[in-house]
Amino acid sequence: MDSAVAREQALDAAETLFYGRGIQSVGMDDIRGTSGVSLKRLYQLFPAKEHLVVAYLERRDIRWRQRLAEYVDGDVHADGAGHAGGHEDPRRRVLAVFDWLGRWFREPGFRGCAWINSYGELGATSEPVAGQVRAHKRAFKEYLAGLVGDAGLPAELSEQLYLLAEGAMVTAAVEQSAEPAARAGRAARILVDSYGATAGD
Amino acid sequence: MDSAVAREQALDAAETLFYGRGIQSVGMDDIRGTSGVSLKRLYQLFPAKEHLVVAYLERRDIRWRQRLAEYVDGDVHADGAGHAGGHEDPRRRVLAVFDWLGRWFREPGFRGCAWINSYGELGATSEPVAGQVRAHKRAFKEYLAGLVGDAGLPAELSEQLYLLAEGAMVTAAVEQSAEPAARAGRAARILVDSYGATAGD
DNA sequence: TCGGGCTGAGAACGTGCGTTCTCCGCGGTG
DNA sequence: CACCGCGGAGAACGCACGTTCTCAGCCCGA
Repeated sequence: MDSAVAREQALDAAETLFYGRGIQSVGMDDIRGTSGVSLKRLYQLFPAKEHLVVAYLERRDIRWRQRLAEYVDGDVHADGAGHAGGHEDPRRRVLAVFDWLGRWFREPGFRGCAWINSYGELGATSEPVAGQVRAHKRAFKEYLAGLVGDAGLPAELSEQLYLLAEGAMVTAAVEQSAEPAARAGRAARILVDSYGATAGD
Repeated sequence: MDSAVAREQALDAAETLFYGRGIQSVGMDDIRGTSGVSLKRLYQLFPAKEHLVVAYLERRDIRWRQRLAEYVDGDVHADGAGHAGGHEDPRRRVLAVFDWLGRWFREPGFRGCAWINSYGELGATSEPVAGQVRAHKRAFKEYLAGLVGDAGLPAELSEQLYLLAEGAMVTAAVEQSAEPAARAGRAARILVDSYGATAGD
């Protein structure tokens, strides 16, 4: 009954390989080799490669948003001076998103946003994958909107910050640099201050 | 001696098909069918599919930047009230980039940024393609930097506007909407005004 | 101990596709 | 008119890969 275990192992392999090399260049046999899960079992768990791709994106979405939220909530900290309670100032919480992007970009093996990459690769040919990408982006955007709303700032700002974040992800991938996160953060601060001056909380 | 013609026809087909359906899902035979150029000739002109992909990105890069520059220079106008001379105020020229993005997003068949899509698809497996993407993005960024510099505004602003533009492209693709261009333009205006107030020309 | 169903290993199958080869007609030179 | 080389059409080749099948081993109940 370790089919739950096999599933996780398959998804671990899928995540490593799909994210690292792209989806189309990874064969089901590679998944089997990396995961140790036999082809037969793989096809029991995921009736087609596309299902595995969708499941990979789904699981990554949950974890990605969780890690972001944990950082914003201040549960995780390692930036020099440790401050105890985490981010409580609602505007600081908004800007913390960009700090977290910088951490993400610096992780070894960072190769851009898995959803943007998948969309470029399969958005035109696989509706389920395109749907998964849209769902993830919508969720991220709504999370941002929540943070911005909590700070008493308008929805328009949250949309603009979203664009900055997306631009930073793409650029960090193409330039293979974490710098775009900091630049986006500085731009975000200007926008927040600008909106905050007219409609502060 | 119409091998120049054959080359253009091949590139026309490549652009239509690669951009519309993604690169990997288009076969050389599709290129042949659409272009009317025989396989033999195709392989004379482009010794491998990868060469065709690179040539497609190269030609599109030139045209894309040309169309952008033409719009910014004010040679092309159709937005309600026609004004004669084009964009001469250097700050207006900067913001015109975002107007142009909106026009681009609204073109029939728009499917996002060809380079970002290609990067997601082949960035991990094809160094020539990845290089082409980096070259295009660098050129766009430098163009923006020129506009910003001409307006007497700092380089940091240009980097931030670049991130907004990239975010708008990705988001317009995923959401299949032209709205991100306008949003990015409004954010850009705030940033320009912000930098312009402290270091205006 | 016997038998049946599940599992893993891996062969096999079918297809798609990048690339090359074959064949045939045609246009220009002695 | 004979010859030669080039171009087009498309068959052929080789390989990769998604998916399925075969077969042998093993765990379980009677």
